[in-house]
Amino acid sequence: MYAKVIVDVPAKQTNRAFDYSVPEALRDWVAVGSRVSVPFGPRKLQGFVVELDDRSVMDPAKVKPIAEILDLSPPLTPDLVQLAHWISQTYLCHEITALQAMIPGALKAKYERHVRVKDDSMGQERPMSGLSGNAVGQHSFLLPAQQEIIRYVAAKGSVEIEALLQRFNSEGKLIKELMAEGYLQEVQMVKDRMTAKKALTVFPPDDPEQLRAWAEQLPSRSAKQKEVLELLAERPVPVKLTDLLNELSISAGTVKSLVEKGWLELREVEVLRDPYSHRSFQRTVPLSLMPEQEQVFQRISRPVMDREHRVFLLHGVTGSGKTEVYLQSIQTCLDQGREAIVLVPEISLTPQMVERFKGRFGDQVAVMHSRLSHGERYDEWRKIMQKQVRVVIGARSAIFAPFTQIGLIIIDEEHESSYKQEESPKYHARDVAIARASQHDAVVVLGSATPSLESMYGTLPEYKAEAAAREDSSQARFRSEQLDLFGASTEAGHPAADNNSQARLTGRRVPFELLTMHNRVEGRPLPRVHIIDMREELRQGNRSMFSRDLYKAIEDRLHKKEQTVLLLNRRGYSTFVMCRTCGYVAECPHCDISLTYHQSSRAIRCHYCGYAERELTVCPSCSSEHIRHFGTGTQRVEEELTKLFPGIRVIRMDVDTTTEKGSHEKWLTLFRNRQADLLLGTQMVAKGLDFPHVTLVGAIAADTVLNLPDFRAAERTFQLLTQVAGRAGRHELPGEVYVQTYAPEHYSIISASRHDYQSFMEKEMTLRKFHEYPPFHRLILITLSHEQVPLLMRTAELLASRIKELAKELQPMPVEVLGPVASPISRIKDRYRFQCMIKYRGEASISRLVHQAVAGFEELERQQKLTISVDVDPQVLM
DNA sequence: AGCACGCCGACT
DNA sequence: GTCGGCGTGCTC
Repeated sequence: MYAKVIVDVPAKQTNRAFDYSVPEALRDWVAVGSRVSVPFGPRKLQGFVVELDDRSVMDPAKVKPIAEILDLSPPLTPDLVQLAHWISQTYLCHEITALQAMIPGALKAKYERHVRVKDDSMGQERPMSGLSGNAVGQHSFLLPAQQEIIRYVAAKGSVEIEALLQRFNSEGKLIKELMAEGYLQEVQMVKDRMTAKKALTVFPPDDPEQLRAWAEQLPSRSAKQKEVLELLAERPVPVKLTDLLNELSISAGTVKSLVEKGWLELREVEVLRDPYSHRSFQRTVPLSLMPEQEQVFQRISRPVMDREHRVFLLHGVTGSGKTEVYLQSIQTCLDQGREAIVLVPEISLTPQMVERFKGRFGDQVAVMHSRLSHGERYDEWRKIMQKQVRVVIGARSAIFAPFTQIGLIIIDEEHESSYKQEESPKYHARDVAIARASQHDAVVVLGSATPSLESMYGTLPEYKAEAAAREDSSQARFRSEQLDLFGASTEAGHPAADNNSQARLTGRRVPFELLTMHNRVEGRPLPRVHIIDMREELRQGNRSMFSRDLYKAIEDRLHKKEQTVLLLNRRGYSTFVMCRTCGYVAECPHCDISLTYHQSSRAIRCHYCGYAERELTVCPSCSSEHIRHFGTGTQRVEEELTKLFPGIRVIRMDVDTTTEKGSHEKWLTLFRNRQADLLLGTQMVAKGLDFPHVTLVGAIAADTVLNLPDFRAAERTFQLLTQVAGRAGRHELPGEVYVQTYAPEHYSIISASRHDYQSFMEKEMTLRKFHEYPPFHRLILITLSHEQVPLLMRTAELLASRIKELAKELQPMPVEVLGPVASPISRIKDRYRFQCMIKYRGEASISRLVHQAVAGFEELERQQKLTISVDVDPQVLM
């Protein structure tokens, strides 16, 4: 038997499967998805089995055996292995990178290089194995220091090379000699970073009657020991030592003496850490649904029951009760004996959200988010592996939960940009979810109050027509796209092993079905939104950051003891620092960006690289003292608030106040308990929060996002305002929203103020189409960065022309290569940045072409420390 | 990624 | 004449 293995080296030349033989002893263990240790050149590497085969497809003389299997059961399912291949093709990354992203960090291989004394079975000349003083004595040609090293290593069995060099740090050369001459031998080990947590566990004997007999034997002064025996006789199951001690309030000594008598056994047993074990969750029952919810629920649950792959876009206004629909749909899925994945943006993975799911499904739920420790995350993942849970709620990467029977995947707040991973593999969880669902014939629900244009596009007749027209050719073409990107392998990918699994990724997309919920639960009205023209305020002589109306509103809430949420999408104190005499602006010496003043630390700092220096009192350029802080950040608003409203209790939430673990939660709890009057923050306060006493929401500068050089600026502004407006008046008290802006006539702001998604979407669609932007056209952004501009420019030009050249062969397909030009932020951390934009219409093979072009530069990247990053814009893939 | 093999400059 | 620079290629 032979296995195809992807090895743990993310490089162009190793981005293919290597063949290994499966030793007899491992035959029952090695499966598609197994993590193995394999010899690779002179060393050992971790790898993933992606295919099993009865005959070798390559030169049998070269094939080596798999050295070791690293897990008891494969950490990846066959469908995940196939999905990894799809991801590597779609998002242009090495296959190992995609595979690696699917398992918890705890299982990432750690390579340890150890040395040990060579046990030379035939080498009588060097009988070092049973190292006696005598044996060392025979080698009088070894220096005393060398003999000492050998003795040290022999005593320890094996020593990590780094540790040995540290211990004998002046003798590095001698160690090398010993290794070269074969006295010491290097051994490679592939190890996990994490081991399962163990707990001492007490094991009673098989026969509980025996315990009673022993209990009788005990003298009366051993009452505690007797208690233990009686308890175990009553309940003859293994019990954690700590639990036992707590339960009977006894000390470990009591148990120890029983163990010493040989009556009980104490062993270490793996346990799972449960980050939520200390919390009890109030069980909830399904609520009765509103007619609209009921209708949507029916639409979703029917295909779940019929095991049909469908994608629904659920557009539900804030407060329309989407979560209850999710919960009941999941129940339907579980009733089918299948599993469900729920993705939520990291930021809204708050205890409230977890509570709702735990409350409904109890310990059937695993939770995955970045605030968990390495070990906790590993344990949650193992719960899935061991089939202890059937629902996963988590951020982006939870889409890779190793379930085998997925029936439903829900993506809440589907428009959130955090579903796109910034590092390689730069996947978008929405697209991966649809791909994974198609493997399982599962249903996808994309939920949002402000669906992304991409997802909306999927519901349009235009998309359906395009998809239908493409159907035949795309099927055929996709199959050919499964070929190895680099042309290195002649075999067609690895069609993921077992052909009887339903897994088959065609890459073809079904049209999305739009579901709408217009009404809020219990018919609460949406809050009234006032747009405030800040230019008018200025004309009226108000130069403060608060309009008169917003000021009055805040004052009013303070009187009424109601709460306020203020949004400002900018942290720090001011945006930039300028000398009014000469116009000097403080800039980061490492990045092409101005420095932001931070009041608390009296420093100016760079939000890109963290560079900081002391605040300016004198202009470094002209020595003038007329330094002024321009623009407004959260810190400044906080300062202003305490000045204007003496005694006001403000909570400020931004990256600066929430880096500490658990601080996010802490602030929100404080606010919920009404220990503050006003919550001020960046976009993190806009999402998913639900506080009954908030009746006022203010956006201090609604157009900060609008002015960014991004074709999605209007969409993001609309989303942000809609989200933040949804924070007000969610309960009995009616809400009110103030939006301050310098662009009051902008359609994104007007539509948001009218809660009118439809008209915003239509307008934006028209504009996107006209300007040839997504979702009508697709974009791939290639960013190159390097310390030196000339090399950077040369390479960028070369890459652009290479892409053009390759694109020519695809004529008459319209592919535009824009650039190269300097990136909007032309330097970050001392590295200059250039970019190239590829624009084209629905043709998935372009990404492959770009990858091909980029792959040609990998050598250069390695040698010159040049980086090329490729971002496939989130898109509706067909 | 590592590591070996291989072809051209300053040195015992 | 050699030691050593890192350019090119391979790893089942």
